[in-house]
Amino acid sequence: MIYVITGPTCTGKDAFAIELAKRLGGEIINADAFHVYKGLIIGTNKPKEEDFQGVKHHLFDFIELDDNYSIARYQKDARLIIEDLLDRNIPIIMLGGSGLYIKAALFDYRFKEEDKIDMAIYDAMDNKTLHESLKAIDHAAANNIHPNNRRRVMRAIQIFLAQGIRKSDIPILRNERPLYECMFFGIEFDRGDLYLRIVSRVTRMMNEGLIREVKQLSEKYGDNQQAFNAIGYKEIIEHLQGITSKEEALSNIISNTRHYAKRQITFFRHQFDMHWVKTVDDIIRIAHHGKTS
RNA sequence: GGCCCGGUAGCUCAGUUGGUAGAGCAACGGACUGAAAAUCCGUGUGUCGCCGGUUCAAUCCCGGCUUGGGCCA
Repeated sequence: MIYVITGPTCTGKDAFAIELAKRLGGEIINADAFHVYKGLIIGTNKPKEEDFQGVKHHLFDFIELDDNYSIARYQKDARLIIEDLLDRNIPIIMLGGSGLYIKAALFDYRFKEEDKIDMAIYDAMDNKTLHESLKAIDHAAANNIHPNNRRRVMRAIQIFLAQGIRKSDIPILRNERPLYECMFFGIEFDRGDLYLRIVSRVTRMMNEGLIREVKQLSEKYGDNQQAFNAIGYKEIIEHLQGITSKEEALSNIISNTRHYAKRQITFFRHQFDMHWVKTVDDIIRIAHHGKTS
């Protein structure tokens, strides 16, 4: 059985997952796209080893900061661990707010090996021309992707060039059940309360030395790492480059976190059969009920 | 006490030479298959401060009141 502990940022998922793991004798698989990276600590609110209380964490703090992790790699890594833990009958707690990572690991998402290709000519195109180019090779995909969504348009073209298939031909299995037996839990919060928690968390991060952490990392790795897409890092880098003041950086982090939480809520609402709970007892009760009914 | 400027969306403000109004931010809703803490899309009825007057018609013009700011006493 896989217990997925997810939901928006700043709701206290980590502590819930550790308590649940202890009570079930389970192990945790990280499903947070930025907790995989080494070195991102304060800004990602990464739980500390001493808080684990002996609970084993997988896929956590193991990728070099200048490496580029992806959902395809995560799927592969996560499934290996899932299979192993299932074989050994160990309850699995999948913990994290990265909805697409969870989706890719637990559902029938398909990724093929692909070659690196040079997208330079497409990079140079404006949004409209780029979208026209996609339309020429994959009409259906173009219809589904808004021309302004440059990243997705580009990716659809890349799929065609690197895999020789159209993006729209990849089987998308909607409303399909997960590949494993699993249940999805999130911690229930009033949205206003959540927004207040975000303000105090970000303020705390600043007091704990977020600027110092980002400064050290950017000096060591440069400013252009994929890992620095994380909220809390990109805004501080802007500040260190002199683009924004410290106060602006702080308020940018707060509003970006808020927007992110909102997007997560939308994603979970539609993608997973969520159970919103207030305590770990709720999880155990619901899971038990689900098994016996 | 006198003079001047303001009161329009949750916030900051546009605007209507009189025909009941719109930007940014915020908020809310949504999409999501190799960067996902990413990327993108959609949604604006608000006593236009209050009360009167003029007018076919007032958020706009006129008078009074109220309220905030500034200047002068």
